[in-house]
Amino acid sequence: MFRIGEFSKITQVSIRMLRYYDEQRILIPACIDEQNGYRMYTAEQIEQLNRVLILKNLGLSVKEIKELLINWEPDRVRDMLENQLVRTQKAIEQEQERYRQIQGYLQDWDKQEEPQVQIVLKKIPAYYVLSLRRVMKNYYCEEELWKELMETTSGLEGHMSFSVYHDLDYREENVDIEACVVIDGQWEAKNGNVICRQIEEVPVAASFMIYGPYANISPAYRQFAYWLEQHPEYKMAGENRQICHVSMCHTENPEEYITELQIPLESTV
Amino acid sequence: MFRIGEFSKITQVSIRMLRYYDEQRILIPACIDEQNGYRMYTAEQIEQLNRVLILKNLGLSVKEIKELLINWEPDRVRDMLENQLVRTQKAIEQEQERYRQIQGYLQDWDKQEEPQVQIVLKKIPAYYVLSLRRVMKNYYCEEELWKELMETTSGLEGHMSFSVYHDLDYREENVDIEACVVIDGQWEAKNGNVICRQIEEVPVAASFMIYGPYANISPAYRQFAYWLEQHPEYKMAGENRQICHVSMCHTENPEEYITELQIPLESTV
DNA sequence: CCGACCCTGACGCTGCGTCACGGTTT
DNA sequence: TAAACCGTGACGCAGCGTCAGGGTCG
Repeated sequence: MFRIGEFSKITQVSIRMLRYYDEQRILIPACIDEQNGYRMYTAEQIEQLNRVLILKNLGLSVKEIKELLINWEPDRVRDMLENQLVRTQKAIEQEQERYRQIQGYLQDWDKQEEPQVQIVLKKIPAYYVLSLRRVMKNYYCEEELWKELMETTSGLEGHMSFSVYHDLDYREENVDIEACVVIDGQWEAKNGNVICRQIEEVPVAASFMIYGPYANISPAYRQFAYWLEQHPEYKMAGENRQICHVSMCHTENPEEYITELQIPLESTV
Repeated sequence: MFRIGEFSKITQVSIRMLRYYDEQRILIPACIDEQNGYRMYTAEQIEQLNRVLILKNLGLSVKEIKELLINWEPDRVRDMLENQLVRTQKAIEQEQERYRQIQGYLQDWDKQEEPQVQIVLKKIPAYYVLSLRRVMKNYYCEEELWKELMETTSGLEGHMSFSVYHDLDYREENVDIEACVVIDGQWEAKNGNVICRQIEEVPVAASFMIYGPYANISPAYRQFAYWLEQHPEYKMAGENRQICHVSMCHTENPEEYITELQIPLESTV
């Protein structure tokens, strides 16, 4: 029988950890001295502790280790390890992704002082929307679409709304636009043309803000094209969205407009 | 000027985060309404926030981001990013390492119920030691070495001690043994044969415990050989150590001995 | 007067390191 | 009696999510 200090020295595990493992019930001392409350450990517990340390090294959380130890069935351990294998794989991919991004920024840094359009990669969640989709003659007709949609969605003025551009190639006319207003859950369609649907999540999208009148959108797009060229690890994938955070509904002055573009991306590696 | 809720919606950053970034002084509202204490943000602050989010995505901590933002010099940002590149690379390697280990355990799991010798990979820190090294006729002579060392190291009985086996190949006789007692810092050598030296750190070592008499060491070594075969991602590298946690100094009964073997490893990948 | 905002303050999460305070053993 | 153990309890860490309690705005 060892007191906690000796056991700590033998196993190279700190006293604090041993106490913590006791508290979490994943390594309970063989007995506790009733006189003074000292924790007493036996040599066999080294094996138990080793199990804990091995699982910990493999990246399992204390909670998971505990669940495995409560009843130690090889099948459950197998499942957990296989699960952990998948998680580790994902972690590796994420770190590699990050590595490429840092490289990208370092390259940019060499060429220009600072990226002029600040592009942020983000994940866009799935939304339920009320939407109206139609092929319009040109981008300036988008307003008509919105007016029509508004007739059905009155009462939703505060909700986020955005446009989706369904053409995968660029075109000046006959553009396929969908005007969307975000709602909380599934609704019944309220009108023959306005439908309710779920818009799927986008795992990675490039997002950037455009300040001022809509005429600023084109130059910003060209900046984005430049960015994309510098980042060959990505390509465009899916339908772009445009969110008018501040638009004619909010202000009279186009210089105050704030428009966000979201461009779904996909990794090329 | 936006109130925090609007700003949050535009930027897709939670109100809690905005308040946290204010608290941490990495994104301070443009002004604060003196009447009601409301945080007010301007559109230009979106760019500032984007900088923060980009750096955050690259894995920098809030503290690091703060330091960069305090005075924004391209050179310092470059340095930080390069540093981050290295850290990310290390993280990738660690995760890959873990991936291989999990794979290894899963393979073992298929073949045998549970590894019989529980091997833990650990890092061994550098130590200062008083040591006595000599080529001895065989392993049974090790005791003489220890007795001789003890003459010089009286007063250090509680300190950790271990043996280092300097032969890189296995041999039955003329073995090169070093007996070491750990001390706190550099000392003067106290005797012609006993020296004080620093024993270098071992980044990765396989460690396992042997319970009972020293005769159990050989079978345990064979178990280790089996483990090594199952884990071709490692090979032995360096001098093995043996720590007698419980030995003849502590007990009369060899069945109670606890001996630890530490075998430095090196990755083959 | 209500609901939707805003504020500050505080706990929760993980896995321990690191005191502080007090009892025990040698 | 001092040093070296042991015990419990609590704060700190990062980066927020998530209340609670109370003031404000429209």
